[in-house]
Amino acid sequence: MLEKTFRPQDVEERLYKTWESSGAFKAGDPKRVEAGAAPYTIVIPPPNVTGSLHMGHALNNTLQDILVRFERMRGKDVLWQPGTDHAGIATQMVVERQLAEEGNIGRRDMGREAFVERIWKWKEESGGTITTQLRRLGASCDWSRERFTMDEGLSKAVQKVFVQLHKEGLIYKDKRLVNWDPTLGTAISDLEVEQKEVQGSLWHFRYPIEGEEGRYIVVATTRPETMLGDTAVAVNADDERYKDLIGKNVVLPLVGRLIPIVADEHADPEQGSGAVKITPAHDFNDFEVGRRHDLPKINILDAKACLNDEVPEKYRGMDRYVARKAIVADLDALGLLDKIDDHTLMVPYGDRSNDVIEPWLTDQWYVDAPTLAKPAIEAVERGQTQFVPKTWDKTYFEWMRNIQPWCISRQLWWGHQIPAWYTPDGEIFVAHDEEEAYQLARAKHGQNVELTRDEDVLDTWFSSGLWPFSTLGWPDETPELARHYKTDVLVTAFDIIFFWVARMMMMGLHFMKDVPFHTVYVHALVRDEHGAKMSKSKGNVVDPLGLIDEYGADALRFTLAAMAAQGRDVKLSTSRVEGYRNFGTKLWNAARFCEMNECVRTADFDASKVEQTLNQWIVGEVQKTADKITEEIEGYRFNEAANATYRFIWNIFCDWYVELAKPLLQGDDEAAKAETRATAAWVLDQATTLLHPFMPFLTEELWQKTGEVGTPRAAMLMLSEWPRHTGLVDAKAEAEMDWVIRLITEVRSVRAEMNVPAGAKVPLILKGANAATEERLARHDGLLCRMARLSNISISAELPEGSLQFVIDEATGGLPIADVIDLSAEKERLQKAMAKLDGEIKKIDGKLGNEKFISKAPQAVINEQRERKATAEAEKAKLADALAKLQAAG
RNA sequence: GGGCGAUUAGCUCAGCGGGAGAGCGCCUCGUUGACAUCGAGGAGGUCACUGGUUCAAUCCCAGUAUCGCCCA
Repeated sequence: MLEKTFRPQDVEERLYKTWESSGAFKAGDPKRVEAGAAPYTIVIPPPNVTGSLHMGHALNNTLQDILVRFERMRGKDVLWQPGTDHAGIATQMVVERQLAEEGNIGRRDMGREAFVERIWKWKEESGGTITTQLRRLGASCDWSRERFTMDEGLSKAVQKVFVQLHKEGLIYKDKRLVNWDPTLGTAISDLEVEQKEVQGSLWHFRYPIEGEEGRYIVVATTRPETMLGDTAVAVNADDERYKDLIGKNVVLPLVGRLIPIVADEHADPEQGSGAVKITPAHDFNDFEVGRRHDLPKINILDAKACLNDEVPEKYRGMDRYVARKAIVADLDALGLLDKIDDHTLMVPYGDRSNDVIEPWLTDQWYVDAPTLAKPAIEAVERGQTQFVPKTWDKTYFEWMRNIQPWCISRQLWWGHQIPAWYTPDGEIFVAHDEEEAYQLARAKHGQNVELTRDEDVLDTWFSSGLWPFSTLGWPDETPELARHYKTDVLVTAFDIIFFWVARMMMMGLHFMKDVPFHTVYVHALVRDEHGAKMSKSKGNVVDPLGLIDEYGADALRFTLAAMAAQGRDVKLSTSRVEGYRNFGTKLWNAARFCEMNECVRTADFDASKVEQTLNQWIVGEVQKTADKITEEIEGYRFNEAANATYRFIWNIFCDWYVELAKPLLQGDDEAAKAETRATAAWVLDQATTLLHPFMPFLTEELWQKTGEVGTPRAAMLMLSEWPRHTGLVDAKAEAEMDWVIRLITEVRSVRAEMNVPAGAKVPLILKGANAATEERLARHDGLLCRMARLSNISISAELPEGSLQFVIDEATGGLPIADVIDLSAEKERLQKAMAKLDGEIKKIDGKLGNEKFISKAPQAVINEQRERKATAEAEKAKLADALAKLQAAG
């Protein structure tokens, strides 16, 4: 006997272990492959090894798991490739913090080797958090193939890619401005910089013009300290105020350097004073101005954002903000401070350190992204890779067409160390390993040369960009690579299109000569129930594990799927999760009902051969639902698929089929009873199967429990066959059951509205029923009496006085309860119903009376409107008749 | 400043050219052996606003307002 409710806590872990240990998650099952199963492949967006499961992961992986379980049940050879990335900065920060907490020596004192060893140790102990959490969600990844971006194989891939791209001139070293994080002491990518609005000041300084005593040009700046690195002042060529100054010099205050006044479009006459100071080494715009005018670039900051030896002695070693104050004060003292305005500006912050980022001039390695982007753009233009929903291709194109050289070096220790070696003279040898580097150097110089390896490591995204093929074994030509590349679909949130999708496209096309996936499904971001982005600082983070603990993984998964409408954010509310937990319970209890009524699966059951109308109807509903769910999952419309499943199980199977089956199951017709038992068991199986991708735990548990009797199960549910049917829809049965349901609903509605006591059994009399209705009535008499709480049903030419009346198709139904009837209430009810029909008739008349409608609308639409009008009028006439009788009586 | 999107029942959201939907909440009734994590019934909406296209607009187009997000 099943328990009254499904208890996720008791079964989730056990079932997951059963699945995993049975090898059901593994790709390449020999039986499937031999049977010619097509491969189906998804690579997981590798979560951060330091990460823990948040709602975004939960949504992302639920959707992947739905696809993967669905395809596996359809017989495909599924590989869901899991793993994590090494998250250079984040991981290094975690371990450094740990060292500090333990009062240990810092990484610098520890030395590189010991520190990296320490991180590996941390990874072994704590790096599995998120993969454990993914298991709790029910993710059916092939864990036997789990990969890590720092694995030996993946590292080999990284080296090969670096060396080859370098050879091809697509990786090069350059001195450019980078986003420098002074706290972390490394360059970071544009995408890791967050622009924040800050209230600051706009300082206006007077720069004296050379040779024109007492004449100044006023420049405005938000960053006074950078003035020590100024190498020009720019004005707009059209600005009348400054035209005569172009070509002259100013004497840079505090420094004394002569710097030119240049004409450049960057200077906006409307902004500030119209003249801007140019600091090419510390501002991205100024860098470009400097390039246009061939200005020197004077770097005045060190790696910690303190002033270096390029500035007057007084300021050397000062922190950037200390220097700012000092410089403003000094200029003020010299009478060169014109004014200070309040000013709102955008300031770049590092998303990891939350420190203000400095544009800083350094030597870094770059990937020639603009060149690699070209084929990646074309592939999407040609439709080799498609975005779903399509509109995201705009974002992709926008980014890819404006892509900048990608700075890939990071001044960290945790990551893939750049395979470049330097001679003492700074000559570079890029090689797969040290030995090869020495060979290259020897070959070039004819003798042994001392080499030192580049200290820096590569951006984490450099290795995750290779993920769709490095995880399959590349650069080795493995069978998995041949079979599973290109992969099928990448499932991701839009915020990662730039970070990751773009990079995989570029790398995949360059090294595999094919796109990494044919589809990119972009899902929404999960927000809190009011639509705010979840963030720790706002305190509105909903922990998916907490929800799993409380409601079970199935409920959470179903909620996420049901709310994952394309192109919308997911606003998660707990009441929704609770509702879907209840939904699971509902199916569970339907199974319990089946169990109690000995609805046992039979080996020879053939859904196309059932004879009871009720059973004919429900097997047709199964077919329609299975088709619908299949179609919706194929189209990545997870919410539609989830809702179709929900409606079938709750509103069709539980609300109606189970109820309507009761008389049969408890009746005396043994043949009908046997058929209904077998049908119910079959439908329950089908429902369980269709729900499995969404609620794997509850369904698998049910599958096991219901498998204890009847025909033995051939397989676990997760490896069972996905429903696919034809020929089960019977139009006659459909119409008949529709009528039964409507009749019951009508009676119930009238009873409730007119306060007929729920327990009272009343007779039903039908007037004007045609032969078909009489036939239906006869067939379902017991059923109707039970469901509508009727004492008996009869057919008559007239209804007794004082009947409650309603219309069902051609017939009028009457509940003769003259003794309890409230005449005025009944009149009111009938009048209300008539008024509603009147409204509808009027609306339809409006259309039908319109000549243009008749001449231009499709005939089918016109016919439909006519039919609707006729139906409404007929119903109204019957109600009018009822009302007249009532008035005559009362 | 550029781009994208949203505005539908009290709340959270589907729908998207011809009959306004769901879940939760609310009201009434109900423990009849699957289920109170339930059942039956019900109330509640000029589908943001203004124009336009169309025989027909919640749905398409333009504009307005409000609110998001991304990029500079």
